[in-house]
Amino acid sequence: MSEEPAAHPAPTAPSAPLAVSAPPAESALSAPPAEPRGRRLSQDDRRRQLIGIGLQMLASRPIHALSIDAVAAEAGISRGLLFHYFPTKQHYYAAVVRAAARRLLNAAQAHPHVAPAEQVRSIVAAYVGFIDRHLEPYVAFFHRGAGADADLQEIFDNVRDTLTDRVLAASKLEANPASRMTVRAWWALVESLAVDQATHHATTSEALVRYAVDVLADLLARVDELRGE
Amino acid sequence: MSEEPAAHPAPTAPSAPLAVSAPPAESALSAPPAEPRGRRLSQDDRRRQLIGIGLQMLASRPIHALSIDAVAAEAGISRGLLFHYFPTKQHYYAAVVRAAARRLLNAAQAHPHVAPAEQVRSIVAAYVGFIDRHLEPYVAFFHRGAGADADLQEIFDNVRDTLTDRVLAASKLEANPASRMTVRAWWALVESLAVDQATHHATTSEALVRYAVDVLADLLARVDELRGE
DNA sequence: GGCATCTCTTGAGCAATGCTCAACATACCG
DNA sequence: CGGTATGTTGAGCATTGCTCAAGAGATGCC
Repeated sequence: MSEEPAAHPAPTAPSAPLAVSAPPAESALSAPPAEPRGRRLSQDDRRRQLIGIGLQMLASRPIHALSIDAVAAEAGISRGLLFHYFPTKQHYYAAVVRAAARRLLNAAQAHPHVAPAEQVRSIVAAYVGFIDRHLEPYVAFFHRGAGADADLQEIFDNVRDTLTDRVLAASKLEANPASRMTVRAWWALVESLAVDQATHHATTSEALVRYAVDVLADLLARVDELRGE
Repeated sequence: MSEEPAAHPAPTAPSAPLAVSAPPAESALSAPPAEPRGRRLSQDDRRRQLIGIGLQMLASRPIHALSIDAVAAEAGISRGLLFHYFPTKQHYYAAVVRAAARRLLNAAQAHPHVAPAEQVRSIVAAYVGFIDRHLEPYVAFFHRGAGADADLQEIFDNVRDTLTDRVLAASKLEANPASRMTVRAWWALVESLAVDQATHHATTSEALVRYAVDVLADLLARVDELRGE
């Protein structure tokens, strides 16, 4: 959880101060700017650059279709250097997915100073909006990306758990196993709805968010039924 | 959808007629018997054998951790032969996942001659039971397995769509976009619950199934809220 | 039986690629 | 200006996905 492309591009590029050129500064799953192949970056900047390239190149293709060579070429560095920063291709991929996860979690934050119901609604709205705006990379990183090892699984679990915690906290519910299980499952439902919506636009985002929130209430109203009996 | 390990082992093995030796014949995601490295099998039998090996070896490790060499060695054949049956490692993997999907769909069938509510209940119970009995391979093939290309995506979509169709048919509902979207999302919820349950055993299967069925009713009762408005 | 043919099977070999490592170069510091 | 730290390179190794021409076992026909 220590590496991630920051909002600013590498400091060695004096002409690219804070925002990207073409698209207006949008904190997305897609990508930071391309680096003029300057050399001798600091550890942090190099990591950021490489992870940024990963976010970019892996948004549209699965990990097995991306070679270390391609990343190195895009970054203007040698293959070897990539292994200096990431001991393994899997580690590199995990770092990229971790960055994507952080962006997602960053987008779906709670507003601490509003009523509980409104907090949940805003989290869901942000989450749904994020998927709507970044469908392809979202699917690439969080569905298709599952392919690998325990590291990845841990990242996904962490995202789900964090979102679940936020909803539980926002709705002032006690966090017992049954309610956690319920909210986690509800997030799976919301995700499915959001991906469907982003794909087919069968309804409005507002209707979908309201539906999701109401459904959560239904689910929690039945939570005793789930527990033992 | 044409290749799949059948119930019977390869015919060239005269001492293994129909059921596996150690575990009683259980239609699972796990594995058919190991083949004595006889030679010269028929196309169908060889495919079945190879897919069976895949079901076995991929139940516990991701695809990138399994080499064609390992499969060939396990089957007692040369690397080259595997590419005679599957033009690509991805094709091989897709065939294995397809076999796993078929087993899952086979397990979660509707009983056509009972009341609608009971039909839905039995489908869900079978699905939940399947995950409970085969958690590791289920996760390996249907979560972790997502990693690859469009072929895989198509298989998963097909599973979801088929399950959705069955539930819609069993509950005598009209299949409009909103109801399909709802039922698909509900399946995502059920899957999450089932995986959680298989992992932590926080409640009983019966309670979980009843909960799932009741929740579906809640969801469908709200479906107008989802549509336009 | 002998020959032809079909199909399953092999194994050498190529190219791509993940990964290692010793050497190099550039920045910083005294 | 020399020394040290560290970012960087590129040759090279082993693995592995994949190709291909040739071999071997079965089957059919005379």
